[in-house]
Amino acid sequence: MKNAKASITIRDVAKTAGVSVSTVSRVLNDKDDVSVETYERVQKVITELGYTSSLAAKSMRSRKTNVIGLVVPDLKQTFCLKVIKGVHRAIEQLDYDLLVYTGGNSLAQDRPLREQKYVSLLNGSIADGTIVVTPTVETFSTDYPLVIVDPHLDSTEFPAVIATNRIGAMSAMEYLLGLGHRRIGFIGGRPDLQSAIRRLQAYKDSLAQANIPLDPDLIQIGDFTQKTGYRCAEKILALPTRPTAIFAANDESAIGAIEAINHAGLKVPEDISIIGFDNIEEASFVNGGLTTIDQFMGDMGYVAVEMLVNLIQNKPLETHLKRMPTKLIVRNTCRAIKVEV
Amino acid sequence: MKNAKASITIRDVAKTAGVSVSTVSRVLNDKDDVSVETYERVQKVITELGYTSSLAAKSMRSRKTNVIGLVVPDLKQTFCLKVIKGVHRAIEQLDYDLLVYTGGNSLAQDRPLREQKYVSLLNGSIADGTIVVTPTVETFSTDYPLVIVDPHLDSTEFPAVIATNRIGAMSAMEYLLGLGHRRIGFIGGRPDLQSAIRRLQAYKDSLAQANIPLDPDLIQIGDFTQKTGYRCAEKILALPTRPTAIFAANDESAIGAIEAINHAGLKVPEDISIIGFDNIEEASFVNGGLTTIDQFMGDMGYVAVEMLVNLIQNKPLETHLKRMPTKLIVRNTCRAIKVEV
DNA sequence: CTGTTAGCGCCTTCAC
DNA sequence: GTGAAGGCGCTAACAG
Repeated sequence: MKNAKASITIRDVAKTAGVSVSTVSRVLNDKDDVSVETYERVQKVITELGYTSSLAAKSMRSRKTNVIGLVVPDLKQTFCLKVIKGVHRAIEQLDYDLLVYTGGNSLAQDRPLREQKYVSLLNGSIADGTIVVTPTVETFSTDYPLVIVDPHLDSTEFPAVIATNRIGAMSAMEYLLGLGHRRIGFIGGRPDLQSAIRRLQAYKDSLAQANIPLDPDLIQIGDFTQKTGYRCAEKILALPTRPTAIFAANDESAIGAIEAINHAGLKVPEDISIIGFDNIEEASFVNGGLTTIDQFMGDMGYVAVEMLVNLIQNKPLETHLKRMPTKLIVRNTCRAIKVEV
Repeated sequence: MKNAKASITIRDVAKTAGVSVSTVSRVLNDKDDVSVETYERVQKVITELGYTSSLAAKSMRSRKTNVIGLVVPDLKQTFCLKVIKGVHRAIEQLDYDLLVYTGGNSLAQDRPLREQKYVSLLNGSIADGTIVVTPTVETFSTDYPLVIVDPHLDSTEFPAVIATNRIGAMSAMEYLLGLGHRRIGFIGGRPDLQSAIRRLQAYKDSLAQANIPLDPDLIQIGDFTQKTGYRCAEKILALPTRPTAIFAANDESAIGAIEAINHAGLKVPEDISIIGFDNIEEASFVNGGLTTIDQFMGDMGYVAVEMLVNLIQNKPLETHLKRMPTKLIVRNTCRAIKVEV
């Protein structure tokens, strides 16, 4: 633009070191054939000038940046944050760098476009590979490594990491059923994600297994946020015969539901039991501890990186779809009810 | 590497559309002088081929990427998260894109290096400007716009956003003093940050104003984390005469302190009053609600973006150092004590 | 309106 | 061991 002094380039380094550009490039990339003497002189100039090579230029030339891209829908959702942390942990250990793109309002109309845009922006250009978390689109057009965490319902094209949603949800229902609950509400999440669908299906199947007829009114679908959790719970509470328990497909919905229940003058777990899914941090605070299913979100991020790095290095993948374990965490939002015959 | 088909470039588009590369570039950048006919033909080819321009190449050539960089130390600290959210909100409205770099273990030895590395990596190369949150270094070598949120103690070179830490901390102390507390402990934060230093100074000054002699043993310095909050509180509790209140320089330390207090068999606020700083989300849950000072972290991020964009657009800055308001939030972790004469 | 010509900053042959 | 030349994908003059 107008920045006269601009940033200093490889050429400035070359000039002040009295060598050619290519020599500087060599020391930059730790090539073998540079005399120790020259090497040190150049290094000295580099630090003196505070030179850093331009990521843009480098990645353009050498198809290898050592950075991994991460596209997340939102920074508000704890799920994403936890995944990011896991990704981060892996990145550090594997000595890659991480660039996160977060695509604005997760509910925005143009979200699919932005997702695609950012994948193409990062992938192959500035990043060697990209991880996408809970995408709204089924597929991406990219020729570079891509791994999806909690994939879209119809997504099979790319390797993905997903929790054992079905098993986890079954164990939640089992727990509730074991406590004597028979009329159980369900608050679902984004119906475009495999995770949400599988949890819902598990809810239905558990009921069927227990010979409890399905009441469609008991199923309310939100979008995994606290707000819709609240709304869904309101609807469920307004039913002629209230359920004795609610299974929320994630903790944020569960927290919203608890709010709604309290707001209605009821108490958890005295009047209604609540179980969530995710085991986010807040879960241990809310209402004396939210009973939930841990899905080890951090590990999902970690594993996603492992897979991606394998892809980048052209190594074979163990599995195309990696399933992560889940575990019931019993706290204080569920209680047994006496079963009436 | 080996990707034979590689990604498709502007030249592929040009070739299949039967025009020159520059024409494609023109439609890409919505230049005026392209015939509607050509424009549409090229657009068609672009979508057909699924072409996306390489960020790397573009940014290299045109010193303008429309992306803003954000360098945060950590994703574990709520402070950072809140700032990010604010940044995000601003970014959306201003129609920029956001690339976040998060520098691994915030306690790592090489953190200063990584900070600098990422600033140079992003700034001027792939980002038009960068925001750095709670840096460990005083300065950065960059010729492009940079704004700091909660700057390092000695940092004055770059524009910055900071809370009215002194005023906020004074009001916390005022509140405690007003409740009759005379022996007040202090848990400090990272001594390299202006925010931490100012809160500590306010603690000392308040005491002086109230004619209460300073007891150095009552001051313990941590690093703004829950863990050190716990440790610092332990030390304070082990004192011969225990304080009746503790002012923790941020909420995470305060939460750690509460844990330590509970662990020691004492209760908050019955035995000891606690006040924090930040008003993070968890604050409203912990111990029935943590009394704290809100520093509107989200707004700090928002304002930082505004400043940065002004810088990018070469507009004058209102102030070099923007001070954000703070506000006392009274909840349930402080109580009045009877003053003995 | 559109093609041609120069590079941006860097890396990579290929000579010397 | 080191320099010169060429080109990555793209944009910005300059011609026509």
